[in-house]
Amino acid sequence: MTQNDPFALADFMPYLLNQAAEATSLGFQKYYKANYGMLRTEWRVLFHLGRYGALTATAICTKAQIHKTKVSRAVAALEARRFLLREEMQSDRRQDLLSLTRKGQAAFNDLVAQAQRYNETLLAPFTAQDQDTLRRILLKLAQMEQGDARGIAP
Amino acid sequence: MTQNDPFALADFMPYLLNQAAEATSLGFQKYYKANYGMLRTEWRVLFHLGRYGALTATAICTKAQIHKTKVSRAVAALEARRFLLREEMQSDRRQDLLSLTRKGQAAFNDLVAQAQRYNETLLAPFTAQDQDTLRRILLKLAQMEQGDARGIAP
DNA sequence: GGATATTGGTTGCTTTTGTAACTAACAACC
DNA sequence: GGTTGTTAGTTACAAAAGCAACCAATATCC
Repeated sequence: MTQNDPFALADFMPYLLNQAAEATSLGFQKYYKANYGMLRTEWRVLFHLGRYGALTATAICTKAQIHKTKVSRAVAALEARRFLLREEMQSDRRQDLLSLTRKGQAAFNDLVAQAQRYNETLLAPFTAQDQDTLRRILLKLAQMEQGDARGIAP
Repeated sequence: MTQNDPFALADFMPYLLNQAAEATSLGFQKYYKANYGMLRTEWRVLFHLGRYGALTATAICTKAQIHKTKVSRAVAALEARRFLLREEMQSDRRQDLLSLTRKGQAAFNDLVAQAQRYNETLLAPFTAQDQDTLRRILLKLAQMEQGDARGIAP
């Protein structure tokens, strides 16, 4: 922000980041919503299972930084629609091991391919160096000390 | 993303942007929530009135890129708590001209000062050049063609 | 000037999220 | 081996967002 300009929302990072996040999320969101009836959390859970193999709900919470109630609901929804399978662990019967069904795998493959394509079009207007700068800064901002939110915000 | 790496969510801009947006929003959100009991939309509406003077609801929608139902509710909430005043326009009785009360002005002043301070601490870790790059890219991403969302998404 | 369309804004209903309390299984301690 | 504390995950309830229908004032068209 320039020194004597009045403060504009476009100078305020939380606002700018939100606007950019919303604008860029829309295109892809439409895709998984229209084609698989998924919500964002469901897509993320599916993604983690596809990318990292079978996981427990808690493992997804940690990896994906999503609160357990959101994961719980996303898992229930994905299970109901046969995208994933739940298997009680014999070592600890509180935990369920979650893994994708064939249908889930297929959805994952398609969605990841789509996500990659979409990502490329998003980044295409910028130089490789700009892209690196962007990624580096965003990662740092994302990992910021989260105030007094212990753990992950719901 | 490097050529042969499997696709990770950290490479996916919508995800990264959302994470950064959420992380950076938290700190400030706690402030206006704790001190003024405001929601994000309310803070944004207040901001626009403080920054640009009296406006109609539609003007706020346009400037702030917020859907009219959200603005309508935010205005009602801010009015109920005497942060703003509503005055029917004689030129077009459908429209109300909204302006901050003294209390609203005071809140605006405090919140803007706070926002500026907060913003500075967020950006402090990065060089001026990085900050410029970031702002430039975010603005461009935020103004992206919004798919088939005509107007502003609710 | 009366029918029709448009615009500004609100309201009702549904879906999604936030928050807290809760259950069940396991762990630790005595 | 029973009490106490944790942990995994679910559920119930409240707050908020999304969406569509709606009302009232104005503009348009004949």
